[in-house]
This record gives sequence, structure tokens and C-alpha cells, in this order.
Amino acid sequence: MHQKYEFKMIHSFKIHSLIHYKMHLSPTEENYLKAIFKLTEEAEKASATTNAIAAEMSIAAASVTDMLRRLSEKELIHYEKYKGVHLKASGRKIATALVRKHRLWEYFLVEKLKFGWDEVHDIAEELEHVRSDELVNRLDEYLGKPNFDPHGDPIPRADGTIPTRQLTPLSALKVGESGILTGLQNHPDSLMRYLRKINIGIGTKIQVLELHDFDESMSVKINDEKEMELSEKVSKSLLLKIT
Amino acid sequence: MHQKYEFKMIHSFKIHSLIHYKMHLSPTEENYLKAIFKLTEEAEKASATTNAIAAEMSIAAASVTDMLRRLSEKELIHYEKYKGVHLKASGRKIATALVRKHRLWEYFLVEKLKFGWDEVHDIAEELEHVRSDELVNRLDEYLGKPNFDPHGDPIPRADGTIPTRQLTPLSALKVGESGILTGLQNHPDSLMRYLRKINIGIGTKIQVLELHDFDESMSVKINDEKEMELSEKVSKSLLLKIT
DNA sequence: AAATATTTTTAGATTAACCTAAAAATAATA
DNA sequence: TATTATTTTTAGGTTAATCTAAAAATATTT
Ligand SMILES: [Mn+2]
Ligand SMILES: [Mn+2]
Ligand SMILES: [Mn+2]
Ligand SMILES: [Mn+2]
Repeated sequence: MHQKYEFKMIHSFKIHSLIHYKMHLSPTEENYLKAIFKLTEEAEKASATTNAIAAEMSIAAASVTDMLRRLSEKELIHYEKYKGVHLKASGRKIATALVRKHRLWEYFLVEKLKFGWDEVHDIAEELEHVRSDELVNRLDEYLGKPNFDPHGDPIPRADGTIPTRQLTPLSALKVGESGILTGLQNHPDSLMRYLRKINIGIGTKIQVLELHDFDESMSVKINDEKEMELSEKVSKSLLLKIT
Repeated sequence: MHQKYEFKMIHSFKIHSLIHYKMHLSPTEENYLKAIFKLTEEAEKASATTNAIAAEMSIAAASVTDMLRRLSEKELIHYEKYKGVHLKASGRKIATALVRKHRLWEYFLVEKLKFGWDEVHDIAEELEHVRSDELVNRLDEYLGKPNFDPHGDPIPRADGTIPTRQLTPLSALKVGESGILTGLQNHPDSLMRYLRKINIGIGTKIQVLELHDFDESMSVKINDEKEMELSEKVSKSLLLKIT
């Protein structure tokens, strides 16, 4: 609305000293930074390609090129044509703040509004763009400053640091070993709905009873009670804290 | 993003039967409907003028004309050039749903996150555009289905009806009469901050002690304790439920 | 009723964020 | 290394939502 004028005004006399004071980006720009964050920092890759970003965001590669040029002009990313892209400190700050908001809202939706963990992602995609530092801080406080979201993903703290843990895929456990489900390798809705149906969630205790080398599936004991079979695909997706 | 294609597709074969099924508007379009709602239904006027809408939204009149044509094409408003505008049933439904969301979020921000009543409007302006019926319903439930927001304004119910009450401006009271502050005629931040400073809010009991006809100010007793002077402007802004 | 003022609309531009198709650069393969 | 395939960028276009300036319609005042 008036971002345009503000920018022109700043631009006209002194771009570099003021531009960083309170950069305010569109939801779209924020989403690009988040995608780059996911493809580099969270995936522990040095840089993200144009095509990877396009795929992540479900848009055309040409649109990505366009936006990379603009984010680069705003000093938010390192970008050299044909060479891929990664975040500068200023871009990382915005991306982690966005991830923080996303995961705090997911926590709110599950813990307070009693949504299922498979129902909250899309809503949080919208809530994360609501712009108010005070709001995030009060929400964080209200929720008891949680460190992990309903999917077990770390919630970046206000200072930008990100909580970590040592997790092991269920598929790596030997017969007799056990752990508490603490995270997921990836979170397709289909997996989350399946786990909800068979009563497995964050906090569930899982013990390996038997390994079937024919299809790499396993028999497990859930919460020291029920026994069931889990496929290789599932056991590779479940990340446990070993007990 | 793909709204465009969806629309074109629908448009190409059967506009009138399908277009209403699940109309999904941009935040901007929603804001126009809300402005029209405020200027007509809430102000009990038959129609809103182009200039009034422009002023309400702080944009140029030419932009309004443009949008009115589009909203009219979508069958959301009645619009005849030069004749002003009012909502059709479909537009009113969207507008009241938006107001409902706005006021529920304001209630959440004040009651749960402990924001001051003068701090929540701008944040709610953003939150109201988050699109999820399930979210509004659960939020409503979580908050205990409140009927009025932190400013005393009615929260439209899920069915579109709007709670009402009989309120009287403090300025209309005679010496000795009293009431409970229940709403405001209008809500500039300056008024809300002032009232917060002098410890008057929704629920405060106010009794008229003396009327000063020189400047139409009055002496009042607050919550049967403190005495203070209120200007004409303030006494006209405070709406009471008579006790 | 004519003249003047105000309101509203039209005309023509701009910007962000997308698109497709074609060109250019880089990577993989023969 | 030359050819082919893939990736990325450029070129040119579209749409929504804004703007300013000018024209047209409506309302008010002489
Ligand atoms: Mn998510
Ligand atoms: Mn999550
Ligand atoms: Mn408000
Ligand atoms: Mn309010």
C-alpha cells in the first residue's frame, strides 16, 4: 500500500544505512526465504538451486530467478547466476523468525484448540505471516515457551538459536531396543493420519520385538501394551530418543 | 496463485451456478466488503458512497470505483454508477464472517495474551484474513463463545446474526443516574489509551454527580470510589447499560 | 436556469508476482 | 572433445491493486 513510497523515499537519499532498519517483506518474499532456509540450513546443504526452490514452492523456475534477483538486491541472499543461492545473515534471521512463528502457531492449534497434528500446517502457513513481534513473544509466553512443535520439529528461540537433540530412526534399532517417538523424518499428511489411526504419536514408546529381513518390516510393542507390524518405510520415518 | 485458472475454468462454461459454491476472495476484496458493511449496516445507512469508502480505507476514489465494478461482477454488492453501493446477501455473509473473525481474535488477544484493548486492532486486521472455518469455530469454542469484543462491539455468531443491546450515552444521563460502561461510540486509540490511563474500561460503573452547563462536562463517581471530571466529548463516547 | 463546485468515473501508468516460450549456460554422455 | 540433455536465465505478457490527471456526471449556489 505505502511500502512503495516508503521505499522510494529511502532509496532516494540513502539506501544502505536505512534499508536494514526495519525491512518489511511481503508474505511471498518471506516464503522464498523460508524455502531457501529449508533447502539449505535444514537440509544441511551449501546452496539451493533454482529448480529445487521452484519445486518446493510449486511455481515456475523463471519466477524464482526473478525473485532471487530481487532478494539479492535487498541483501538477503547470496546469489550468483547459475551458481545457486544461500541465505545471508539478514535473510536467515527473517527465515528463522518465520519458522518460529509457524511452529508456535502449530503448537497453539494442537495444544489449545485441539486440532490433530495432521490438520495444522496449512493454517500455520497463513498465521506465520501476521506481523507483530509483540504477538509472537506473548504467544510464546502463553504456550510456556515450548522447544518443539507438534511434529517434533525444533522451534527457533527469540534469539535465533535452534534447539537440537540426538535422534535415531526406528529402523536403526536392534531387537530388544526401544525409544520414545520424538520426531519425524518428514511429515506427509498421509503418514500423520496413519500414525494417528494406529495410535502412535509424539511421546509414544516403541520397542523392537522382531525384525523381518524379507521386507525389512518389524514387529514392535507400543507403550508396553499393544503389538503391531511396521513397514520399512514407516520405521525409517520415525525418529526416537533411545531409552 | 491458481485462483486465476480456477476462475477462468469455471467462467468458461457456467458462471452462475458454480461461482457461488465457494467464493474465495483476496484480503483486499474482503476489506472492501467490510468497509461497505461498516458504512451501511453498522451506520444504518442505505448506501455507501465512493468517497466514503475511499476515506474509510485511505485509498484513492478511482481505486474504489474500479473495485466496485469487480465486486459487482461477482454479485457481492449492488452497484449503479454514481448511485452508491450496498451489500447483497452473499457480500453481507462474507463481511459479517470477517467482522466475527476480527472480533474473536481481538477477544483472544486481550483475554488470553493480555494485550491492552488499544493494542489489538491492527493485529486483528491481519488475523481476520486467515482462512479456515474450522479455526474460527474452534477459537469461538475455546474463548467460550463470547458475544462482545474487548471494545464492547458485538461479535456476529456463526449463523450471521448479531447480538444487540440497549445502550445509552453517558452524556444523556441526569444527575444521580448511573450505569455500567458497555461500549464505545467510536474507538480511536487516543480515547482507549486515555480511558486506560484513568482506569475506566468495559464493566466500569459510572454515576453522574454533577453537570456543568458551561462546557457540558460532568463530575462522575467511578466504581463507587473515585470522583473525576469527564469532558463532553468523552461522555458522548461512553455507552452505558443503565443500572 | 446558468454557473460553479463537488463527486465519480475513465484513461493511462506502475509494481509485484506470477506465467510460457525461447535463448543461453552448464552438465552429462557418447 | 563434440554432441546432447538439463538447468537457468531472458524476453515478453498477464492480472490485481494501486496511483494521478482529466473528463463526465451530479449537486449546489447564485
Ligand atoms: Mn508445518
Ligand atoms: Mn511442524
Ligand atoms: Mn478492531
Ligand atoms: Mn473491536
